[in-house]
This record gives sequence, structure tokens and C-alpha cells, in this order.
Amino acid sequence: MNKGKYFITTAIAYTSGKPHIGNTYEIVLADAIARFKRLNGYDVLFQTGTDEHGQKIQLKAEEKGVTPQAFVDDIAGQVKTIWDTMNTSYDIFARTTDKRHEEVVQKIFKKLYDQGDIYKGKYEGWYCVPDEAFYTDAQLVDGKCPDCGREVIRASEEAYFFRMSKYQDRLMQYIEDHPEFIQPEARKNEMVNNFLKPGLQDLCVSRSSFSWGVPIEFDPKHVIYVWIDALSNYITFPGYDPDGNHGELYKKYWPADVHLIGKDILRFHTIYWPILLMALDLPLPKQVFGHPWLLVGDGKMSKSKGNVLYADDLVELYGLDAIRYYLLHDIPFASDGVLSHELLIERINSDLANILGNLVNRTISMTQKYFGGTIGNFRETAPVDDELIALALETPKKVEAKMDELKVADAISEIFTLLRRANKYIDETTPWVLGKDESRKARLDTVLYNLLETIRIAATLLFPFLPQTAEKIFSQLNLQMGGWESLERFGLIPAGHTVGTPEILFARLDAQKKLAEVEAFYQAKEAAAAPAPALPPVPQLPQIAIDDFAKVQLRVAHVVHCEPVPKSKKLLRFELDLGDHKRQVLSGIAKWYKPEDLIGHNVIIVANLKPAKLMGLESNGMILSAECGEDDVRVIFADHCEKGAVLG
RNA sequence: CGCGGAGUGGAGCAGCUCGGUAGCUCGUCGGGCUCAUAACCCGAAGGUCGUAGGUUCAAAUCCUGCCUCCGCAACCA
Repeated sequence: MNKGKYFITTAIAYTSGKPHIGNTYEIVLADAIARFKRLNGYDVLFQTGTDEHGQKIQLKAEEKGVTPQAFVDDIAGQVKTIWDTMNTSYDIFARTTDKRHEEVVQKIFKKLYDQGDIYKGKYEGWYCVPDEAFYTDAQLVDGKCPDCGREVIRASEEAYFFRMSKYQDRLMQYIEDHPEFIQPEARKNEMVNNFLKPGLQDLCVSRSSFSWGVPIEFDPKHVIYVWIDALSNYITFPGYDPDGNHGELYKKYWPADVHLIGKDILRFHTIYWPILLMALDLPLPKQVFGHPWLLVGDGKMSKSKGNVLYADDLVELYGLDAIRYYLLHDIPFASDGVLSHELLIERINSDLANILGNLVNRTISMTQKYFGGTIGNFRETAPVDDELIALALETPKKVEAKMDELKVADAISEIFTLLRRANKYIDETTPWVLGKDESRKARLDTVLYNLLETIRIAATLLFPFLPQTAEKIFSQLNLQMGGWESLERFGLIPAGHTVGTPEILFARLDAQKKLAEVEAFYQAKEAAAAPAPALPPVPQLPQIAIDDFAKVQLRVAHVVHCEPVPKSKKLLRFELDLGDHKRQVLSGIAKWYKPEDLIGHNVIIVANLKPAKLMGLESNGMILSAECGEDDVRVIFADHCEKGAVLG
């Protein structure tokens, strides 16, 4: 039974660091869909990979003193290890440093250039000479280079641009004609209203400020920027060729049926990518699904750092399928999900141990106990059986319907509804009573047979989500798992079949004990990770002469008034008294300070900084503060100094 | 007035498109059962569906104002 091809991709992970549980969610979700489609009779291609170019990687590699290639090789290895730990069944692991990929990207770029969609223009911005890097207004820190803190100059340089606007109307039309293209639907409006309606800017598609990228063949000073390089992985790896000599996989599988991505990069996949494909005259992917994020709940476990959870740690603590189950079942379809140890333990106990594990265990145990494991020799049916059998036969269809909408959590719920029904069936038929009466043997045999069949169907359906568990169940049933056809019939286990021995699938967890264990686990890890991760070295700025410093006028200012700037997340507006005059200053510290924490205190400001407008308000100066950590900014108070005093 | 989403019993969610007994999972309490991992099955308590109005015979569901939270965009001089 072949239902045709199905091509699913995840976003490629950026190789700047080890992926955390949030990134891992995506690959597991994709894996569940891919495995289900295979079971369901589709010919599936499942692609994932890593995005390995860019300035950030180049810099990180330099910091570590290794070549960029060595750096990305290492991280890509880590990504792959986690993907494999999660038991994901990808067919292609696409790395953008792959040689063929790079060649095809060059060809794509050339093709677009030759047909006039890409043109050479000027990129204007702030330029840091020593760093050879361009920055936008927004990227500058205090008007200086965000990276080294040195002066920047206004400069322009040659760069290549893609004519986005040319395809804008076509894209709008496409989105309108294909309401299912952007999912969930709420996201569609976001894209259309925020980006398409205001009009698309031409996109800068090259960089010359760093070299770690795919060079433009005909102008090797420039490297091709992330858009064309990374997005095109979806077609280059299956074998797209701009000259038309496509690989077999490409011919068979493109266009993708779904790009599964995080909601944060929806814009690139629903605007830039389709336009790129239109320019190449290729069919567009059928659907882009921006999945929600996985948030980490309570901040109990790690006070110092942001409590980042990693998939491999969680698997070590709870087991692979428990984590897969949580990721797949407890993250809502369209809104962000929360992960905490408490919730995880609750789910493992109630669903995996009680409902699923216990059902399998008690059924196999009874089969052993009453029939020495051999079943199916006598048949004596009763009306109660019909309801169970009917549900067992309906469930595959229900699961299929949910999966067609990518509602993975709901699909799993359907399977558990069947498992609950089976538990109830045991109470209705009371096999332990039948077991005491030799004349009811045939009936008992039938009851157990129906349960085993139900478990066979449920386990097959569970396979895409919990592959390891499904395999364990089949081993206890002593059966081979079948394909989709095996779900359409009730009664496939042959008469005289002998089941295996019962084993606990998921042990019940004692919440208190487990939480203590978790705490100990992280403490041990932290201890092992010590000696105190030395802070990354702060680059020493070039020395300056005393008269350079004299140009900066630092003064003590008294905070007369302070209030948040309306509609702004970061800004506070200050009225400052310098003794000889008053002035207004804005500062982006709303995240760390409330106005009442500051009013009445004395602070230090740069008094002769050029005024600037922020959110429409003028700021005359800058309040000094210290960056004390990743997310910890502290104002320098000078309460013991007189207002207006000049520092020096 | 930048765009959009959400606010439903202790927790997490569904229901709202097409108005008419408020549903699911967990937790709590009571009962049943003993094959099984103190699991399983049955029953109960617990919600004026953020708030104030409006439309209607009737609103969680439609309309309006307000409050709170969240995402995207802008702003950390």
C-alpha cells in the first residue's frame, strides 16, 4: 500500500553551540511525523542538518583557536549525537559546509544574478575598521562597535541584493490562494501584516565583512549570506541542480510536504524562501509549520545560570521514550509548552506507567498465569467484546486524521483512549473470576486474546512516537510488528500463539525521591563542570592618552524622577538634577530596575554625550552601569557624592 | 491609536468558525476489585468560562470598552 511520497524537513541547527531541549523538540516532532507517515504507507524522506557558516561561527572558532571547519565539525557532531540519542530517523543530515551543497549554492547565486534578480549595490552602515565589520544603527552599542567597543565610521560597500519586491504580489497571491501554506493560521496574519503589506525591501544576500561562507564564484571577495546558503539546503541535498541535472531524490520528493520550523524563523521560510523558489521557477513547499516553543518552567534547579535543560541529561534521568512522550504529548499545538520535572514525573506515572505499562503487564501476566503463555485455542465471545474491538479498529483512522493535521498530541491521546478502554474491559470481564472456574476457560481465553490484539494495535500505533517502547511490547507479545494493513484487522494473532514474559515498561516514580535525585544529578554535574568556568576574557581595548579620557565628562546626577517609557520594554525615562541644571536621560534598564529603586539616588552619567532620540524622546547623556553577568545589569550608584560633581 | 494571540473548577488544556445541558487529563475525596507497577474500574466535590456593558427568548461562544499575560515589530546613548 503506497500512498505516495512525503518529504519533511526540520530547520537546520546553527552550529554555534550545543542544542538544548527546545531545539531538540523540533527534531523529535519531525521524527514522529516521519515515522507515522512511513507506517501509514508513505514513501518518506526526512531531512535535518546544520547551518555552519557565518560570522558568529568564525569568531567563536577564533576564540577557541581552531579553524572554523574544525569548530563546526565538533558542534555538528554534538548535534548529530543528540539527534541520535533521541532516536530520530532522519534520512539526510545536511551540513552546509558540504562541498556539493556549496557548489550548487554558487550556481544558484549565479543563475539569479544572470537573470537579473540579484544585482550589485551598496550596503550602507556603520563600519568598524579593525574588525572589518558592518553594523546597523540598531546594532551599535553606545554608538560604538558592539564587538570591540571602538569607534565606527559611516561607510558603504559593495554588496549584492535580491529584488524581493518583484515577487511580492505573487507571494501575497499564493498565500491567499493556499490558506494552509502557513501554519498555525494565526501566524499567517503576522507575516502578511508585518512584512508583506508594508512592502518588501530588497534583501542583502552577500557579505564581505567575514570570510566563513560560500564565496561568490565571480566575485570571491564576497561570501553568500545565510539566506541563499542555508535555506537552499532543502533542495540542494536531495539533489537540485540549477542546470537541470537533478538527482533522483530531488525529482521524486520536491516540493517538500512540510517544513517544520520554530515560530521565530517563520519569516524566512514564508517570505524569503518562497520568493527564492519563485525566482528559480521551482514549486513551493506545501506547508510551513511554525511550531511553538518549549519553555522551562520553575527556576528552582539552577539559580546562577538560566536553567537550560539538555535532552541528553533528561534522557539519562528519565529514559528516552519518557522524554519523547512528554515532548510529543504535552506541548500544545499552537501555544508554547512548559517543561518541568514535576510535570514530567506526573505524566510518566499516570500515562506511561499506570495506563500503558500496567495494561501490558497485567495482560501478559494473566496469559502466563492462566494458560502458560499460549493463547487462542478456544473462542467464546460476548457482547462486551464488541465495543472494545470496534474502538480498536476505529483508533487507527482517528490517529491518521489527527496526524494529517499534524496534531501529534491529539493523535497520541486517541491511542491512550483505547488503552483506557482496554483497562476497563478487564474490569468488565473479570478474568480472575473466570480463572477460578474450569468451565469458563474458553471465555477467559477469548478475553485475553482480545486484550492482546488490542495491545498489538495500540503498540503499532505507538511506534512512531515511542519506537523503543513499541519494540519492547512486541517482544513481550512475541510478535513481529506489522504495517498499516495489520491495523485494519482484529484477530491477526494466530491460534496457539505463545507470548513472552512480562517486564515492566515504565517504573512508577516516587516524585519526592526523583526530584531529590534530579537535584543531586545537577549538583554533581555542576561540581564536575567546575573549576569555576572562567569568564570569557574581555578584549582589552587599545590604550588611550589621558587627553582622550579628558574628552569624556562624567558627572554625578540626582534622580529626581523616573518612569517607564510607554510602549517600551526596555526604556526608563529619567529627570536628572546636576546641581547647575536639569536634564532628561533615557536608559534601557527597565528589565532590571523599577523607577522606585532609583528615585532619590545619585548615579553617574556621561554628561557630554551627543543627544539622541529614542522612542521619540530625547536623551541627553548616558547612565553608567555594569554588566555583571549574562542577564544582570547594575547601575553604579554614587549616593555618597554630591550631585553635579565632576569625575576625573 | 504598530500587528497578532491568550485569560475556562487546585494544575495543564478542549469548547468559541455554525449562540441553547461547560468537556478532557492530572490532582483531591468516597466506593469497588485484586490479574497487575499502592496500579485498574465506578462515583463525588470543585468553575457566575479575566472584567464592565451591549445584541438576543437564550452567550464561554457575537459586538464594544477596560485590565492582565504572551509573541512579532521599534527602542537598550
